[in-house]
Amino acid sequence: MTQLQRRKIPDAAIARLPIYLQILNNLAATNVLRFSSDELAALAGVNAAKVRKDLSYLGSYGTRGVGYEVTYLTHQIKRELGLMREWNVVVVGAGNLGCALAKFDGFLSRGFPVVAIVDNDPKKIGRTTSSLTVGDVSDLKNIVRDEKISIGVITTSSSASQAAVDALVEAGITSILNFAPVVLSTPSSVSVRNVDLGVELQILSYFEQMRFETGSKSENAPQLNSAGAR
Amino acid sequence: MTQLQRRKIPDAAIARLPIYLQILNNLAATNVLRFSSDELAALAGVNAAKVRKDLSYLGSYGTRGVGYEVTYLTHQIKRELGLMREWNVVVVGAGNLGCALAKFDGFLSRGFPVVAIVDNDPKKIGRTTSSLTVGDVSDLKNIVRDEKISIGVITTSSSASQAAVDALVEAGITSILNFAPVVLSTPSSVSVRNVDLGVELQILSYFEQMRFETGSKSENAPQLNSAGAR
DNA sequence: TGTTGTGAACGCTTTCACAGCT
DNA sequence: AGCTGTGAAAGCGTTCACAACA
Repeated sequence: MTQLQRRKIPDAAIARLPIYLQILNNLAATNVLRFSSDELAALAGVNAAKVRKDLSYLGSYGTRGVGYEVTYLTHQIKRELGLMREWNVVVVGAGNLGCALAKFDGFLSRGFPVVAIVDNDPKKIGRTTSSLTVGDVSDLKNIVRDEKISIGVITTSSSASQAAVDALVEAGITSILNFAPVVLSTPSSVSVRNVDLGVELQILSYFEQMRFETGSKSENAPQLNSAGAR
Repeated sequence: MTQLQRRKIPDAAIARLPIYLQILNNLAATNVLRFSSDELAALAGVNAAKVRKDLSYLGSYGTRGVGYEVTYLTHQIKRELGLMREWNVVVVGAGNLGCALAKFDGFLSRGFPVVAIVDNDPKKIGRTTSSLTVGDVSDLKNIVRDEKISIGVITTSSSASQAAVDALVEAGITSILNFAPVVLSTPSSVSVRNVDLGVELQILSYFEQMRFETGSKSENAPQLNSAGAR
């Protein structure tokens, strides 16, 4: 049985679309109307051919000899990424990181309002952190339904993270952003994205060490193409 | 002139080493002494051949017919990543995220103590947040020297981030972890790693949308191989 | 003329499959 | 017998280079 297959855009290209989008927002803010693949490439720090190929996956929205229109292309990228609507977010884990993210402007401004924060610690439940009251994780199912939440962000300790995932899955959440440094087990129907802040530093450490070993004379620092692995 | 070239490990493999390391730590905590590539592959959610190839870049540290030793391999990965020592960290930007990261256990526990936090806002300078007093960003050069800091973490607003980078570079920092959603310009001798939390959600949004469009019947969620681009 | 869109070449990464050790 | 280490093959992603077109 053939799956209704959406036009398939390569993963690597999908991962760059948000970056282009951000640059287009900046261009729009400075009243730029059009841009060429060369210009966007320079701003994004990539090759112009890559930009053209990435944008071509969206459709043929450029004009030969002229370039691309900022507003039109912004619209197309947002459509592709599913950003034509807002997605409500719940933060699980009301520690320092969780509270910081609940207030984090970068979520709301990109269309991801944090509408709830929960914890399992009775001492934290009921506290208020910037207009949100910490809820009980055992109410998650109701909260997700009532607040129409689509995405869960896990900021618990490592040891509590598996329980947090289970609660989110049980509540019907299918997209999870995980900050706990653990490989979580989930049904394959759930999308998980891990952001391990410790790992980010460890990768920097690798290059910092290389700088020591090679005598740090080199003008070009080695650079990892910003890939976390699965 | 030929550069003193270190044994080159592919970027993709480097990005996976921290994940293996974390799993090895878990194994050690449960008193496991040995493991096979199959076992590690299952825990990391990757192919066994990939595990063997990745580990082979470190040297031939396994035993045919037996497997790998947890402690020995842990040592080798740490050596390769430059984790045999601690790297002191300074956080630039004493907002919610900056303060949360300054307290964040996941940094210290992996050998990255946050030894200083600075800001440019007079209202924040002098405040204390978990044993650290917020310093003045204009003192950065002295702080970096006195505290022997190797890595800078930027948690300022987007608009202040370029100034933060400049201050770090001026202070002699060559490794930067940036949380501001901006493409920063730095000398090529500096390693920068961007973590854009908004982008992480935008990529999840893409898959959440696909689930809607395809009728969400599919048992297997699409999954991006956790690559940020750059 | 200037810039897009894209086959084709290239290079990096993953996977296969099995020889080589223990 | 079992598992590692690794050439070789396959698969992806990037870059080149140029035809197509405004």
